[in-house]
Amino acid sequence: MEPLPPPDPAADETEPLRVWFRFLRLHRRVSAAIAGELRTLGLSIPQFDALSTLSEQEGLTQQDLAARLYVTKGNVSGLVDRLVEAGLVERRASPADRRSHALHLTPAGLSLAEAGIAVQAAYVRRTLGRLPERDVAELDRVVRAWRAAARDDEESRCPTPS
Amino acid sequence: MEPLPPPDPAADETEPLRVWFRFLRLHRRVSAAIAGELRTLGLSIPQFDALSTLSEQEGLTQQDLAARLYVTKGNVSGLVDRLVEAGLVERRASPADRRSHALHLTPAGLSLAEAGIAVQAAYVRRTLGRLPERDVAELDRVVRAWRAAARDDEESRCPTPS
DNA sequence: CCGGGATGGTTTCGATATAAACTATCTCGC
DNA sequence: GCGAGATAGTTTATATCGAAACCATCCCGG
Repeated sequence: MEPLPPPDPAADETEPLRVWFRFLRLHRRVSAAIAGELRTLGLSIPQFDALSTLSEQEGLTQQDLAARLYVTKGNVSGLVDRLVEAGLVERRASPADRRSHALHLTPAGLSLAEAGIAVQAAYVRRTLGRLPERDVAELDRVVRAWRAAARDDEESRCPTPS
Repeated sequence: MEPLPPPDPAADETEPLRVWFRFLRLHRRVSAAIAGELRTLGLSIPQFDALSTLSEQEGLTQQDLAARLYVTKGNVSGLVDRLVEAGLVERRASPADRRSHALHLTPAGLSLAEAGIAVQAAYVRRTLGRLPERDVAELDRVVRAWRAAARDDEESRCPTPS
């Protein structure tokens, strides 16, 4: 049907857009695998992310948590509701500011967080960790470089040069 | 509380789990940037993914589309409803099987798909494409290797050797 | 002190997602 | 043919997400 300008037999397999597609598929695969393991603990990915963040730093406000999870405060509101309902998290009154809640893990929440961190780390170690150490370092290096390029792009678009 | 065997001052910055966290943050950043550009076209990421998939291969059934988007058929049901509502997609009766629908883009759907593909490709080219070609090739290589390791891991767990 | 703006949370609406139950249709073996 | 099981879509319930409107409280300048 289409002219298909150049026959382009093997195409440029490392054309950036194709690399992005592979990156996306890998993300889906790894996320799905980790989600499957967390599900055996009765946790979803967002719930685990919240617990794991709180296990590193307790007493966060919901805004703090929203910032660390890269989601809106409205979303955190419901997420925390369900974690409180499940007996994994407590909302404590904040002495300094009556508007905010200090979030704390219950003992059950802490042990679930630790179990989740362990299965996540185990999965990454037995897949990514199987590769030569040099490859892991290369991945890390290029991911950082891409991130820097993405940040530059954002800055060159929003006029926040101060 | 914990013994913390080695003091581990600077830690191993390329420890696989940390690399996975950076990978995740990069994914969020790039996805958010592309989502922002697609939003100016009035498209969400899932809607764009559906249009772009149909632009490569029209006449797919909803199951086909669900498989390509890595989502459930129940999800595609509502997604297609909204795209039909917006006049971007048509459900045509399938002659061979009265249960299934053949999905086709309308002219408006095709031109939106092409516009979306263009903004996505442009973003990737001006971020990832800024890096040395060798880095892009390295990223591609390691992503493929990780994917292969993830697949091996899945197979070593579900008994589908046959 | 007091009033206006900023900030922390909640709620609502709509989109996206899974799982599971359900309907309609197809297919295959007998 | 006919019935059992598979398959295509829909629907429902629940969780997750952003955006926006909203309330309570805080903070700061005058």
